[in-house]
Amino acid sequence: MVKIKDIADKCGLSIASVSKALHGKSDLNPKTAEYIRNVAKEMGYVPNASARLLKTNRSYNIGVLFVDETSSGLEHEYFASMLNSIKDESEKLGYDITFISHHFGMNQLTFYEHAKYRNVDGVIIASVDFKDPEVIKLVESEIPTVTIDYVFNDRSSVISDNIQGVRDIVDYLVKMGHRKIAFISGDDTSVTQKRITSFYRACAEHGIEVSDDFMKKGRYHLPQVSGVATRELLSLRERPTVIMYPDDYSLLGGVTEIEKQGLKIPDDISIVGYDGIKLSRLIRPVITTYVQNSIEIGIQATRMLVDLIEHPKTAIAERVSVKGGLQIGQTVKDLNQ
Amino acid sequence: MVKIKDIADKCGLSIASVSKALHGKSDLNPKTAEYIRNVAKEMGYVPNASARLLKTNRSYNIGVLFVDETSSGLEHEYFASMLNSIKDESEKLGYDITFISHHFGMNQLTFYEHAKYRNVDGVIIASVDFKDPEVIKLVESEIPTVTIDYVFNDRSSVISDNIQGVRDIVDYLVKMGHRKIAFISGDDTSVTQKRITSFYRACAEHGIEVSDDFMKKGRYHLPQVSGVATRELLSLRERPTVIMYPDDYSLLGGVTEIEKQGLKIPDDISIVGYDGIKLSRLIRPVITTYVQNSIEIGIQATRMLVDLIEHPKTAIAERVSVKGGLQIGQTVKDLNQ
DNA sequence: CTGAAAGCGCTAACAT
DNA sequence: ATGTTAGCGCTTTCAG
Repeated sequence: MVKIKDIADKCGLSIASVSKALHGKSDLNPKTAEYIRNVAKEMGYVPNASARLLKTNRSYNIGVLFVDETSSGLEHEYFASMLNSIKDESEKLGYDITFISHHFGMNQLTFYEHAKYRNVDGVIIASVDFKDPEVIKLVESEIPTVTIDYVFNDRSSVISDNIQGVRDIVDYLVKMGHRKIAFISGDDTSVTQKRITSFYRACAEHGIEVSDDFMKKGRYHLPQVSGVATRELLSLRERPTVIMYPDDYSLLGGVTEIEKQGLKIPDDISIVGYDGIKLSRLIRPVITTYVQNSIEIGIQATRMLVDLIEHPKTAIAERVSVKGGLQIGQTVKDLNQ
Repeated sequence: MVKIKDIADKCGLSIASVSKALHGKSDLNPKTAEYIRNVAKEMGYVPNASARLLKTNRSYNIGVLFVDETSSGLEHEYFASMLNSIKDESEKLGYDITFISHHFGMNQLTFYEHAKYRNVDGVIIASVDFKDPEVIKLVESEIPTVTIDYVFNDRSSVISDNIQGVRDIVDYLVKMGHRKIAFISGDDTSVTQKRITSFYRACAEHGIEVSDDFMKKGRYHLPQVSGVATRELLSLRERPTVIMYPDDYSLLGGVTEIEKQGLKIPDDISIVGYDGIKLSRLIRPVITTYVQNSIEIGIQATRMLVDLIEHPKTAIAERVSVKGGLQIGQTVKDLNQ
């Protein structure tokens, strides 16, 4: 492994000069600097991030907290795509990413400890139980953080606009003549609460009163659970004309159940998803759903974090809301006709 | 940040003793050691991976090379799931993972340079262009590597058994009475070549001679491309009775085309996928496909790499082949009836 | 059983 | 314009 000393020896200069040349410092003869840089390149010099970190306290490493609760973490397209964009944007900005976990190597570290252990410059927190004391400790620590889809006081966050998303869906459904709208919610998180609240509010604005029978507790990404909820909804004396699902994936469980009962989508019952996964456009019928802009969310979160890291003085806690868009597919019947 | 020195001061001992206690070295009074460890815990001590690395040359960090060629890297379930298992297994073994990339921060590093920069102990290489000189340089370097789905001479590798996979599919199709089998291949990689070879061989064994018209070049994960190939196949004077697709996802492009032509699956035409993504089981009809064991592949690769890292003397280049299994869905018609 | 000291590769303040 | 030097936090050899 070639190090600064090697270059210095070869050039007959001091390591200080080499370091300066490598960083383009101005107090060095441009010719010398140029020369040094050439030699360095020739020798295949690569700086040692860890050694530098020790001096500068900057790792150029971003921690990503991404807990795989339902063991579907990365298989949930919303998160996979978000992670991908976090990774891409980080790389562009000169950072690598490290997954923060409980790291079983050393006798179990907390998230905060793991972050310290790896000296990450900051952490992006997504898809975790935000009530977890460990998460709270991390957020309240000196380490800069940006949370996704959850807001901590005085901390930066990026949230997908669930309020607007649900409202857009309801508005669309009403426009299509639906007033008996059933809502299957996901796991009890703040995102879910926002969606539920937005649902009630949007319905109220349209003068629709929501029957409790139409509100079902479901789970994200679990088709079976949506299937059960669907069965219950279909067995009501007064059926809904449309069912809103927690996400596109779990919606498929509903589809299975609906078809099992010999019903046709959307003729007998309309359905709506959430997320806008790629597959929602590939399968037939194309799913009517709200497309979350997961890529933009990842980019925003990364930029905000890097800003926080690189300008600790001037950067302030920001809250960004990222809008998505309604995808009109073929799963909602127009009742006006 | 509490460091060893702080603990030493508090205990009135030397940093050497503290270090020893923390590592459970035997040449220290057990009581003293115990005491030190308690103080360390109390003070919330977390070791500094970078400082340690500088001394030991071990980062407990595994590089993952995962190039997002089709920009679908993580959205390709086969890879997402594999990455997930690499991550999980690494954590269990006490390693973190770092994505190896061109790291735009410093004036563009090569993969090898990035690996050195981050001092990774080893690299798992998956989903890249294995002909890329940069990849070859990395593989031929002193850094331990394990490749997935590609074999380098004298290097460890884990491969999904594509030979067997295709053979199993063909055997099944023949059993179902099919002899006019069309094959849409994926991007030109060694995996694809294996599958094609296996396809020809399996057909030959069943006395089927494959018409060139039935062999189409397609792309992985691009439904549109499969759609086009499907159209061509359907327009043949002598149509195949079944079409094999590069993967489950791209198969959906075929489905779209087939339905557009007013044909029914599997009554008018049978189809088979590859991968066995979760969705293949959720949509109707359930896709007949070969389920790759991506989780096992990730686990094996990680274990092999760690073995290589921790036992450089005794570990030897190994080649592991991971079997999958046929998923019999509802997309292949039984022609025997 | 415990401690002193060297040094991993690098940066940066401070000479010269 | 260039060089000296003191650590960053840690491990580890060698003394005591």
